[in-house]
Amino acid sequence: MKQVRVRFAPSPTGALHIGGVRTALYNYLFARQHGGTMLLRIEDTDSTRFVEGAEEYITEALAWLGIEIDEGICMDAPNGKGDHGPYRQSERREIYHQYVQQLLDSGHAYIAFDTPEELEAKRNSVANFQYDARTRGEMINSLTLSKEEVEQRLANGDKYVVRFLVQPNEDIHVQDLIRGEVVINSNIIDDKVLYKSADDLPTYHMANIVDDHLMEISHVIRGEEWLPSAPLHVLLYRALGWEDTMPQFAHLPLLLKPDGNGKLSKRDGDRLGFPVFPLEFHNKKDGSVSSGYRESGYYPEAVINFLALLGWHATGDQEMYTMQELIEQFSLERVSKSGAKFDYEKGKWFNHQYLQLKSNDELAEQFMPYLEAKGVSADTTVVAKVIGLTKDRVNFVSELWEQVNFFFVAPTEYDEKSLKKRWKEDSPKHMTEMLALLEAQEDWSAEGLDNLIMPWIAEKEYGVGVVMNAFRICLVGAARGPHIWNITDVLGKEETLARVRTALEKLG
RNA sequence: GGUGCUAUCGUCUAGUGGCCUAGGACAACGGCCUCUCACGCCGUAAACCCGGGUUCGAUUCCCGGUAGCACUACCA
Repeated sequence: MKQVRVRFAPSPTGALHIGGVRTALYNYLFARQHGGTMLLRIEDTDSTRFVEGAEEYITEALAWLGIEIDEGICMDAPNGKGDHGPYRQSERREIYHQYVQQLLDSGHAYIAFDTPEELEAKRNSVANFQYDARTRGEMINSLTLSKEEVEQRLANGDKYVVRFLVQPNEDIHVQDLIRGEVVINSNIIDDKVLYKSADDLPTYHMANIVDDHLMEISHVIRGEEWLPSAPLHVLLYRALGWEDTMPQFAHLPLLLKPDGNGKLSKRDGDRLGFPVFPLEFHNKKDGSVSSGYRESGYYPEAVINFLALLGWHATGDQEMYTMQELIEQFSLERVSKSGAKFDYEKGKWFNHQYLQLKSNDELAEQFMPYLEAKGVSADTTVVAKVIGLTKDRVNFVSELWEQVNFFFVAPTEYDEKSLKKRWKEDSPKHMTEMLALLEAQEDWSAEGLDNLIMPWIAEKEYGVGVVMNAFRICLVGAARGPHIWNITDVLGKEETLARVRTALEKLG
């Protein structure tokens, strides 16, 4: 196999969709596994859809996820690195001119003057209209016009496009690494626009083929939505005389909506309440704000793990994969052929798993801003301690506050349900007695308290559950939380006693 | 409409003709643990789209149907 060079080639038209992230990931895994090169090219041939900041967003998102770019546009080289540049298609005009001219000269392409309006009218009047071998003779182009007329229009500065001349009734074979051989008859392919004079830019198909060739791409790994145009691309490689070095294709299955059918879209995320983008994005063009995985509290390794398994799976039952393991085990042969519904719940589970792997100190550091936002100032060692007691019950750092708040703020009200179930008629009496016991207690360790309280409960035959749950309500405000002696430990004697007194006052 | 791709539990998937009484994970449900809520552990329910072939034997191979999806722009 020749030197592996793959590319991720997004358009800067907005935030990078999570499906695009997975495409980038699979490209990256494939490149790394084969000791190849991962390249990032910006496909900005549609000037009308350009969105400011989108390109920076893409490079930042990939960097956050740990998808490293070896060549082309990336965070540490915003204008591209490598010797196959420029890596932004809008900066490659001269290059495309040359190849468009080559196709014109060799008769593989022709000039067409039909305006968008005329074409629109044609489509409306003729059912299933397609610009191809059957219809191009009726259109306004260099095939139907005299040479002088074409020259004249060009000289006038008439807007035109260059169209690819597709030969009719030919079976085109495409070898796909995931799907095998796909055969399509050229009759269903229209004479695609390769270049538009209006903005002096090629269309996707032309730019894509020229760039992949010039950048010596060995494998084109992209979404399934490109499968129908793969035969056209084969034809283009052939027309350009590059068929012998044509890259191999692999068309990835699509990411589908969690419910219902169809491609996963930004709207689904808004509707179902989960991010569809890696990072939060503020679209300057339409003013919209899209939520991101990073801002939602996801760890990049969780997103990577989750995404990797959406469309690919190794032989065994392994669920947790580091990037390194993915690189070692990934293979295009094991990519699914069918689309994968996006299961957000599983994404949360992955984050839970990765959160458990973090040290308490690291989590404490991440949690400090949330504490500050609540107006709580606390020692990080204490924060780390309470996180150690509670982290197994959260999926995100942001959910920690709900679990640890009572460690820092005394309850001001008591949970209705907990009271009904756990605050008994005798509870005030129990708590009053217990308060006296605790006031006299010197040894505040978990063991010391346990040795004090348990025998007392046993002697009085109050019942461990009855007493301890009432005690818990005093300290926490509800029937939840870690082991009670862990709570008294963090609270300390004074605070514990104060909370019992307050509860006695309020609950009688 | 046309063309193509696809089809295993609700979801992600394992399975490449007999190891399948179809395995794992998420979600759901139940139990255990326990001073509570969680975690964890154990367990339950849950699938081979349909119809033909090929074969001694099909989830697995072939054909047809059906369904879903994608594409069908001077967008990518």
